[in-house]
Amino acid sequence: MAETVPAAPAGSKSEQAYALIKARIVEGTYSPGHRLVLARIAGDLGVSVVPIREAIRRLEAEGLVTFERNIGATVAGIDPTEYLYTMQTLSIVEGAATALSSPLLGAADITRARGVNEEMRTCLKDFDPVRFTRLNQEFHSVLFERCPNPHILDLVHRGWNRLASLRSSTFRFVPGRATESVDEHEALLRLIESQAGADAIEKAARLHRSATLDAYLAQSSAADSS
Amino acid sequence: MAETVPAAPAGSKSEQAYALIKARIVEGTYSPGHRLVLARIAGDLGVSVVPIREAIRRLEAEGLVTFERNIGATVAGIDPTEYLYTMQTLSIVEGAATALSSPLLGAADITRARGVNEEMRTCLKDFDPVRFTRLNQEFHSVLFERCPNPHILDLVHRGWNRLASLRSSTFRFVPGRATESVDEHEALLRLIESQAGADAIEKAARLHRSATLDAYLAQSSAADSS
DNA sequence: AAGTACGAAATCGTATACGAAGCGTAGGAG
DNA sequence: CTCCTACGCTTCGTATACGATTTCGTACTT
Repeated sequence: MAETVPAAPAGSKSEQAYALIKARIVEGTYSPGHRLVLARIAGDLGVSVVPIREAIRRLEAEGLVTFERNIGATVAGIDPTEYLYTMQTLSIVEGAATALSSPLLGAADITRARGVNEEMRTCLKDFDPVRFTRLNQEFHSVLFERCPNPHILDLVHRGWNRLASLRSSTFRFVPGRATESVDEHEALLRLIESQAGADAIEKAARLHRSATLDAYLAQSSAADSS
Repeated sequence: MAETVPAAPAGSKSEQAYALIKARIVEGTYSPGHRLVLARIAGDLGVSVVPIREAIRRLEAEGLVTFERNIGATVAGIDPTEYLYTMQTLSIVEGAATALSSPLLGAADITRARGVNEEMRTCLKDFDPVRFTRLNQEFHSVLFERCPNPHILDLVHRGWNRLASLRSSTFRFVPGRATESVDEHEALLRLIESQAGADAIEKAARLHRSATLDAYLAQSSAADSS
């Protein structure tokens, strides 16, 4: 036998704690604003607070949690301003990642992306924001995941993670954007298939995301003044 | 009196440790590959290892140190591949930051940047790579520091920090690039003064950095084949 | 002479313990 | 009735202690 304990997920407890807390944030178990009490989490995991503290520090540096001295950690909420900044940043790094990734995409990748996009299209009737958002992430993942620069890829992942806590929010908030989004996806695929220049692909990918942001902002300000 | 202890630099010891280690890495006291022994640092600071561990975790998440389980932390070196990735990432985020910042730059900022650039020009004779690199950072800081998106700004800072450990290396390695660099700076300033579009400024800023990277790569491969 | 196995030293990983700082509540004074 | 103060509870911050893991040196075997 390899292990005394059947399930030893990761090496160190600090590592496990990191993975667990991050997962819970991304998946929504810990929603924004949720207070992360060290002793509580330590108890849940059956470990002491020390590894938990280290995990929290890492998450803090990644921007997933905020931490105040002598106060504690809370899941980083995303107020509208934060959302704006995060989306803008993501538009830039994801645009770059997609452009760098595009020459490395094979026919199979394009087919897969197109399949996902078709699924999104069928999803438009009896609209399910959560499912739509999941598919949306999958679609874009196919396009940028082959980016050869690991730093940029990491930044893209972090951006998506930050938005993950919002889950579905954007498309729930601006459902009208979903249709346009699907169309833009197809256009983006054609651009990549035609071996368009990196500049063109980057710009298209960036604008695609900016457009979602703009739709959100328009909706938001309309709601304000209503 | 406000404080019992005259000098209480920062709030928590973990914070102090973070600041100190980061400073030592950036300033070069801890050079790449340097092993960061927890007990040693703890002794230096007169604290226990726990706050040190937290500081290291944060630095790890920022990419300034690498950490291996049961082995320890070392200052993240930058091998040529890492350098390439970091510069490419920086070209993208700094380009974006500069473009976003440019509309907010006042005449005073432009004047200051131009002054720094002139200093760089005089620095070309009896070339001092360290000083030149410092001025180079100052020049670019003026241009991107007003970027209203704190996330992007943070990414730019992190990129510069990662490169800081190399200190001077690039321009020492490719001194010929320094002259071009100064000229491109002036061109960039004119572009900003003329209220050029964000696209043009972003592209110029990005290419400016890419060109440095390319010069490095050319030099590097030439050295290999010699 | 080279390779391997054993053991000691160094270092990391985590638990426990205790002190310090915030936060809420209850009680009294104005 | 309201505001201020004092107490106690919760939670964080750090030190210390001990077990676990790796590394390196040395001696022994082939």
